[in-house]
Amino acid sequence: MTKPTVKRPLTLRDVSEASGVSEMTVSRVLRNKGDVSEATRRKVQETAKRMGYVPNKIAGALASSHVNLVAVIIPSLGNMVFPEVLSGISEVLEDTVLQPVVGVTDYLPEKEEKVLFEMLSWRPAGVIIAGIEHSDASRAMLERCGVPVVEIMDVDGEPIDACVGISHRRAGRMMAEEIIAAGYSRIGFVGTKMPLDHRARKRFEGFIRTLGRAGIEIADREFYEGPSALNKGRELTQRMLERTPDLDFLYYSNDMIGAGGLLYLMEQGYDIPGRIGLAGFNGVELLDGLPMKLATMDACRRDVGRRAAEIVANRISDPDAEDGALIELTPRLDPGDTLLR
Amino acid sequence: MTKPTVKRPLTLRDVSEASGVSEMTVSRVLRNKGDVSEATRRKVQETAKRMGYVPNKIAGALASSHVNLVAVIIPSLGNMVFPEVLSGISEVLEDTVLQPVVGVTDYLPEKEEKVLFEMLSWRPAGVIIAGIEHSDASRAMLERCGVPVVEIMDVDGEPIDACVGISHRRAGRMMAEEIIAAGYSRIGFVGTKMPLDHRARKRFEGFIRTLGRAGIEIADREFYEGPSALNKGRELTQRMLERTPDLDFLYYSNDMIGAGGLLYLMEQGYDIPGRIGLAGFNGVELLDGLPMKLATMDACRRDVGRRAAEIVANRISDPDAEDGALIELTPRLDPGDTLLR
DNA sequence: TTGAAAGCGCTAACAT
DNA sequence: ATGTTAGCGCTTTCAA
Repeated sequence: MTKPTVKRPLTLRDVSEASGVSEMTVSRVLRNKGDVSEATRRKVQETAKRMGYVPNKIAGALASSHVNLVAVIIPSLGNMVFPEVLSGISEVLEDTVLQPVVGVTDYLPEKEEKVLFEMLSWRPAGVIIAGIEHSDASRAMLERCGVPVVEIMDVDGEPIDACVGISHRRAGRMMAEEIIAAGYSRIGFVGTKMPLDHRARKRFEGFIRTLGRAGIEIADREFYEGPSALNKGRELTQRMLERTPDLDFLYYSNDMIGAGGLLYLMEQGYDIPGRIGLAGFNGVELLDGLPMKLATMDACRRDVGRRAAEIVANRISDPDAEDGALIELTPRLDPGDTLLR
Repeated sequence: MTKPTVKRPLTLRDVSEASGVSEMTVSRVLRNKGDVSEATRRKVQETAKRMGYVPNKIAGALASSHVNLVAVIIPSLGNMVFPEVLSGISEVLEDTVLQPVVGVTDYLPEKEEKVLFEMLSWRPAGVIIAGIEHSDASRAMLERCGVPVVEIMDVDGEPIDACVGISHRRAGRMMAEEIIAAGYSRIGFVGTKMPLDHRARKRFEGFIRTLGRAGIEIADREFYEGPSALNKGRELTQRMLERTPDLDFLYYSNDMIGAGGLLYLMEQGYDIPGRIGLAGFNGVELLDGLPMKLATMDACRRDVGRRAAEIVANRISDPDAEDGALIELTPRLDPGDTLLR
């Protein structure tokens, strides 16, 4: 082996010496900045490539105080919805110099605080963060971080800066209206434990409030913790119907448990949507292909990601545009096959 | 509003001046390094907190040439399997000072190269990368980056450094053996287009080779691109059975399309696993709860993540341990309800 | 226990 | 078109 053991990573100086060009010019070539003669450019590029030089962005960022990273903070990756938001963000950022860096909070405010602190300490050029409720410390960090902040996926509250999402209260209300209009009246709810998930809570609130206005009270409810798997939907549905057999509608806080419930009820021979109607939330496309299409509501996830990334990108390229955008998207209700029309 | 507009982020010097303690001592307090009197420590901590100081890790990293980041490079986040690997990694790293930073390649070698280059330019303390096949440029970067590299999820090949995963060839073989032992003989395969996904390809290779040794040739096959949704599984299954009606087994390259096929075949009234057997791959727990449990094989995803993170963490804390670990985990075959025994 | 000086590897701002 | 100088905000090292 002639390959020299690389103890120390290569520096610009190494490339400079190897190519006989000043550090500054090497730097210019590697960043396509400033005027460099074609000959020099080629020589430097060839040398850098041959040596396997990887620039040190830490030094670059410190010197220029420019970082091309956008901090993206979300509660979870196991949920299917967040990866979709991320795709939206990536799609847009791919046409820019910016790069997303993801942090995960597990729905825990303390972890959000920690993750935020860590990410901000790398001085990102912007922040996209899920949700609009944050601890005081988190809010304070976001307010003073000095870069664009976009809160996403929820607009019910006081945004710090820009905000893109849907109103989950409204989503709950819309679903309730549809269910009432369809003539259901003994309605049950299955969802995640609320304190952890503000958006699910708001949907629930909008939902029961609208039912209440129509003189209907939730007939039963069931909350769970942990992952939203098909089995969980089955179990909870079974438990609820054993306890409250006359339910004629079940509203699930997401499509996965809704799908579990659907499969269970079909097996039990329930007439859907006649004897009992069902609805979920999120519009998860991967689940298209169930025996019946579950009624659901699209949370505009990819769109939310795209719009948020656009705001960040625009603000970064034009810092004067302190617009403080608030974009409320409108969820689309899809009655599928499990909600009478 | 008395809140001063923060144009410039706070520096150590600001905290130093505000607290009347030298920069150096402030630095010591904030990193819990070196001896600082209790009084000074408290004063500094209080000041820093009150001012909302967020340390600049860019400067810190440049000065110390220590970065607590571990680059984690995976093909996709939409696949369910990779988030699980990430959980395994996070679990382990949470007990250390290290933090994972995720990059996504979309199964494209060119993008892997780009992502790897970007990440290495931040000088991470370690790299965890999915797969064992990389472009020459990527291999070169990994070889000379000077930090621990763990390739994960596949052991069939030549690892650069450490490696944790299963043998997908063996997984394909095991499934074939099980299917043959169960007496199936007209076997079809449904999977992603191979050039993109080496692990699926290897499972396929191990599968057909083992069938071949038993004198069985694949009766039909169907390849697809794009996301693995239930609907895709339905379509491909239907197409294949219309073309080759006498198939008595279908091997799917993942559980999601397998589930779609299962639902379709149940609807069509097929006797499963008598008339036709089915198997998927991955052991996706979220799908437990289907009308029948799909036969599958667990890829030890969480475990792979944990082991990889452990290797990286150990190597970083003890750089002498140049062990070059190669850990082959054994996938567990779960016959579920869709494979005769 | 604390502080002062030097420099991490790069780039902005000026030369030339 | 190319080179020189002076930092970026921290930490290391050494001195007090």
